Amino acid sequence: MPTVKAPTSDQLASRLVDEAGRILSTEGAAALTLRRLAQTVGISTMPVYTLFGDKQGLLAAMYREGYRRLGAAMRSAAKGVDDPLQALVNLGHTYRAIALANPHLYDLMFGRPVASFQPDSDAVEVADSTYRPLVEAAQRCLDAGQLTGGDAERIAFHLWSVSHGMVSLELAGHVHGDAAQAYEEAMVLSAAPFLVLPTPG
Amino acid sequence: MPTVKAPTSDQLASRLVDEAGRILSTEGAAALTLRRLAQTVGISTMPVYTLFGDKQGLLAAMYREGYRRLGAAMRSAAKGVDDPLQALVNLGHTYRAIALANPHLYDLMFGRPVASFQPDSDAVEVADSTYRPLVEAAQRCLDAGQLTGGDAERIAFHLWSVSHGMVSLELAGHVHGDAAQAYEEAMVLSAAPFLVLPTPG
DNA sequence: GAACCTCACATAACAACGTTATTGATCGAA
DNA sequence: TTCGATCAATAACGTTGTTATGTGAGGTTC
Repeated sequence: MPTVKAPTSDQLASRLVDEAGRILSTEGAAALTLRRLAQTVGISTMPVYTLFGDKQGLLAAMYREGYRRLGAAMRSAAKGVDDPLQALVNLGHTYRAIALANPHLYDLMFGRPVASFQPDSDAVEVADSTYRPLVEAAQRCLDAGQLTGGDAERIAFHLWSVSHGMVSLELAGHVHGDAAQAYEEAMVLSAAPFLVLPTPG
Repeated sequence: MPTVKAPTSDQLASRLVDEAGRILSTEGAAALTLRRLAQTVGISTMPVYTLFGDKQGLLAAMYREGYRRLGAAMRSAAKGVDDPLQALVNLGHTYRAIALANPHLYDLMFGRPVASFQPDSDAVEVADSTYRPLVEAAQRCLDAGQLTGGDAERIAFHLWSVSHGMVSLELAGHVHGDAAQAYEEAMVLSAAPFLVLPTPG
């Protein structure tokens, strides 16, 4: 039940979250032990408990940090793109790219890779705000008349679930052939029900 | 590297897989320890090693059994349904129902919940054959003129990825409101690009 | 300025885990 | 019957998360 420590310790806390994420991304969940983490950072295992309470607390901090970075990447992927539909496509590509770059961290965020880790509802709420850029892009498409047939929230959620489904299947080894192309096709199909065809002439 | 034992041991092997699945489904990955499993069955931990080699071998057997049951449920969900489109809907509902009934087993099959478990390519191939009924139902829809615009394989894969994405998000707590209705809507949207509208008159 | 309190860290110990070595029992073949 | 092999129970080993026990530094109070 650890509350966040004094400001002076924030540096060590973020250092630990950072290094733990690096271990998780490069060597997987089995390699992420507290002794290993402590040794890498050059401390004992105790500070992890004073800062995060237990290993679950550390994982929760990694969960939040992962979503924070995903959210930042999503926002920057849509920023400054004039064509709303292009922004939507960029968001989809960014989502997959980040997931493939950090598969184990993605598992931590969207699955439950480490035994019995369960984020609290606050963390899930923060996580859900991550796809806000997707909603905004969908709204821009609606405003520009490029999409129709639903509100932005609903459209964005559907696009997200399709992207997530494809990435999840790809990481589990269930996508054969050109996964990038399959993802592209899935994006097109997921948007198809809402697409407004260009008027002839 | 354990080869399957003599036929006389098959009973114990399936008993172990069965009980392990029960523990995993009811108490999660953290509760599934070899000591606990052995105690529940009333043996020592050794038979697990002679039968499955190690814990990964047991998990691999559970993985295969999980897909075997999922495949059986999928086949029976489509069997004897006259309307091909209805069969497709039934398959979607069955998929979600099974996943929600055994969330941890579903994680084992479609994610990597237990540290560093990785099914071999044979197992993944068996797993992929699970959605064969989906391909057949899609083919029937194409033959009946209810769907168009793609081959059965591609359509089935897209429907699967959408179902999987929705179920995965729901299990991770990212679906708010009526999850069943959201799933229904996602199924409709995923099929929409291929749907043939009834001819007027 | 000195005694004290507090708090964070290192060290060491504990229970539980997967795994392996050792030992004993059981069963089929010669 | 006797020998051999095989499998399981027991116990032990190394590692994990976690907790108890010291220990030392920094701020507070008299």
